[in-house]
Amino acid sequence: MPESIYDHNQIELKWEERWKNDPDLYRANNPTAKKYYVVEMFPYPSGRLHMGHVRNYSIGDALARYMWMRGYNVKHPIGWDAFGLPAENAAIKRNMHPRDWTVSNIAEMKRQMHRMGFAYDWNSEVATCEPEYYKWNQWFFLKMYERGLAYRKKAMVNWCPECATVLANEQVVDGCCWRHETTPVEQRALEQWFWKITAYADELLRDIDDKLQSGWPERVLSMQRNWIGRSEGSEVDFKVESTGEAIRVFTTRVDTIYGATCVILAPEHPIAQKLLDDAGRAKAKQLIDARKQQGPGDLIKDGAFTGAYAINPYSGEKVPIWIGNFVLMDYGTGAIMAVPAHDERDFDFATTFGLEIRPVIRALPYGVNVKKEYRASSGPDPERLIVPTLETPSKAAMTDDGITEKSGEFSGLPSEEARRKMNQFAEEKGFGKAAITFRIKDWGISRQRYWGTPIPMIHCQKCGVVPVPEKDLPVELPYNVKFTGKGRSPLAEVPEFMNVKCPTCGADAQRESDTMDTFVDSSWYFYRYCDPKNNALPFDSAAANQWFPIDQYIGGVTHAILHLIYSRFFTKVMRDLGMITNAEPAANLFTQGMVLGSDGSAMSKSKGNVVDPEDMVGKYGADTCRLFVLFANAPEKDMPWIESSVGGPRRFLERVWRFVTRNIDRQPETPNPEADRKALRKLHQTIRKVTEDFDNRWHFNTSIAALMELINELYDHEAGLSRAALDQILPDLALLLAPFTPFIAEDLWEQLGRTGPVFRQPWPKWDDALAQEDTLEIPVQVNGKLRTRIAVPLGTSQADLEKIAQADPKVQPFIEGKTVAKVIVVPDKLVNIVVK
RNA sequence: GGCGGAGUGGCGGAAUUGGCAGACGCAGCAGACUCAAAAUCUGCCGUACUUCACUGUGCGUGUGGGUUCAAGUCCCACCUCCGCCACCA
Repeated sequence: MPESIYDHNQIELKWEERWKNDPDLYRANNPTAKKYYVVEMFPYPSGRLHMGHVRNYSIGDALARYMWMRGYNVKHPIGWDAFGLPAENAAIKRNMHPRDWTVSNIAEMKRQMHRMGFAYDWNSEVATCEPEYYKWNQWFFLKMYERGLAYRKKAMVNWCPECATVLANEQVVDGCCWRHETTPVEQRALEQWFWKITAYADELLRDIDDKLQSGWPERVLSMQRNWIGRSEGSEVDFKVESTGEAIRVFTTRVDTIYGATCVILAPEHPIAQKLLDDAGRAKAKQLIDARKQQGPGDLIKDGAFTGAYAINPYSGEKVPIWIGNFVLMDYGTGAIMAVPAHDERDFDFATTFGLEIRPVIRALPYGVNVKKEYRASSGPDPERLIVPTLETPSKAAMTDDGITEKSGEFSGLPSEEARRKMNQFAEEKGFGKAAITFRIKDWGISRQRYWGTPIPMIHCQKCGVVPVPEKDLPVELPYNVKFTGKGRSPLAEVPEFMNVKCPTCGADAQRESDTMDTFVDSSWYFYRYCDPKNNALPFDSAAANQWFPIDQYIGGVTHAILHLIYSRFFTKVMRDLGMITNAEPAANLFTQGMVLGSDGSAMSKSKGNVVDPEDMVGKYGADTCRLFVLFANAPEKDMPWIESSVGGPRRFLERVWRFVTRNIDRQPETPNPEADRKALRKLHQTIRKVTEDFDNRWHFNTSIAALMELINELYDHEAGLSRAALDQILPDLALLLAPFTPFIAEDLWEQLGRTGPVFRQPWPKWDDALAQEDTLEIPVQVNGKLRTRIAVPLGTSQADLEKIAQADPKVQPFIEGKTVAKVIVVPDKLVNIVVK
């Protein structure tokens, strides 16, 4: 009888067809043991799955299926964030309306998700481009506006001359447009809407350490800390000598203020503009323009003396006021004090312009019994040892903390203590205080594009900016829009949309023509999953509180400082609106690694190194494809794409298929208890291994390796297996494969005469007694070097192990004529004989 | 420059709590089957030396030190790569 062939196409298409007709297949229904899994899904701009998506979803899918089998009620929904600039650009390119393009895009994505056998709850599906969804973006906008968290101001925005359009900050890569990598982005001033994420900066930072620490990867937390960029320091007023006007500077090193030899203002600084003469203002303009063109990396220090002086409030000393191109107007106060002896940048500036370099901090040598951060050097290397000194630095600034000197009444203090005392002093005298500065800026959400949520605001000649009344939501996007791709908001060209009556006075007025950043949509989509059809509210609070926070969020690290900060911000706003009780969206975050192309960089269309999952599925099958992306390495690591390795997982599935199908009805002629015992032992060891991997660390590559070992062992003992053993092994094999390869697992399950979706079956249990090896190979070392292995029964006593090991003929030559000083015995693990 | 992560065979990687380094797979080599090939099955597969003996010894997890009976794993210093931030005061 010929062996049955593993024909993936036949199997997978059969099950795809059956699953497609069951919208409730993956619906959660047990309200007690619940888990909420969300796999981040951003399918634009290509409208097709790529290998990154496949890997991402294979991970989430394996976890959800395992949790189902463990009896949990898993909510595992899906959303479509097909909005935004990429959708609009793709649609323009295809000469389609974005909305039509997106509808076909989503349909295609769904088809591919089905084809890959991914499980999700269709009943919770959300598409952010639908008015039913984006209505609530507008609702949130109004709530933000009411609470003073939304405001409008003129600001500099990024402009790509090639695209002729505005770009979001996140779409600027190394100063260039993300779509035109050699075209530098220009700055233009435009009226923009902002959301006040800075109001939550402190809490966003605090909760990183409080609430997220254990459940989020350190990599992401560190990026968010960087991004928020909290700086503790001081604000100090230097008064302009001639006018008495205060120049407020921000510094983290107020302990060095007696070494300040000038004050430097950003060229844009209003006080600088007042102090400068015409020539000086021209110079300032030149500095500003030069900075716009040059990348910040290669900026050469430049500046000019204003001709005015300011008074150091601590020392009473008179110092010159300069402008400098390296001082930024939009960080801190736009003004600094320069301490060339103790700051690299100030040192450069001072050497360029011949300013005084005056040391006021004595460095501490390594080895002094002070906190590490006070030391001048952290290593024992004598070359690097900095001798305590107050010499004027000639090559570089001494930027470490130390002991203050020549600092009036604050001399002789460790830097930290000096900062504390000096802050206190400034506050008492009223010329300064301790201050905290954040790097994070308010979130500019205006986009001059068509394909986004219209901002629900109306501009009235008489009343100014007026919000659209809540009852008039949603403000829908008009359909009859002409696309020029020229960067003016297309909405502004549609009179039916733009012309409206003022809700306050009834006069003719104009709608806001900007739309919202699409990161608004993705900031809260996972809340809508709980209640996707709600017409009265974004979602029902009770439903959200039942599921939130998300037990497990799975996504790429690329969104660490964008989506993952925005959604944390949104969660806090919603909590303050009384909509939810959780302060953080997700208790646990898992960031899967990227799939890397042959050149080692991330797979992307522009690099031409993409692999189409459709091709892979056609050639090897969806199961093989999924197994391959999970088997390559641990899922949090980047996966190098080496297609020649696909054969391994494919061969493995063929071996599984052959083993199960040819043993379904086989009546063994020569059953052998020894074969049964060995096979069952391996089975139970494998169940244990796979279960522990799922429970503890999600290293699916080692789980799959264990399954491969199992099938290898089963082949070795196949002839001797009894019917009873086979009846235990075959179904368990199907169950163990179910999280990774749902099609083949489901089909084998059916062939074994069982019914019901395989992922609804209980996960197999292992028996420690059956998994236990009866003899152990214990390594014997002499002085830590492996000399032999001895076979002993499990649980052999320490004394016996010691005796057997020393008597071993392979060990003898190494201990002969020497004194055995000590014998280390780790029962059931190892023996180490120490000789002299 | 600051912060975070990583460095193990020809390749992807394993070693979960300090306890046999290289599981599992790819590629490669040899053999069986075959007219032949594919597929399948079996064996070998870090490195140097050694042996008639599939025997044995040494070396080996980026580098240099250290702790320990024992280190890929812990400590100190350094090198390299990746990511994020960056004239952020």
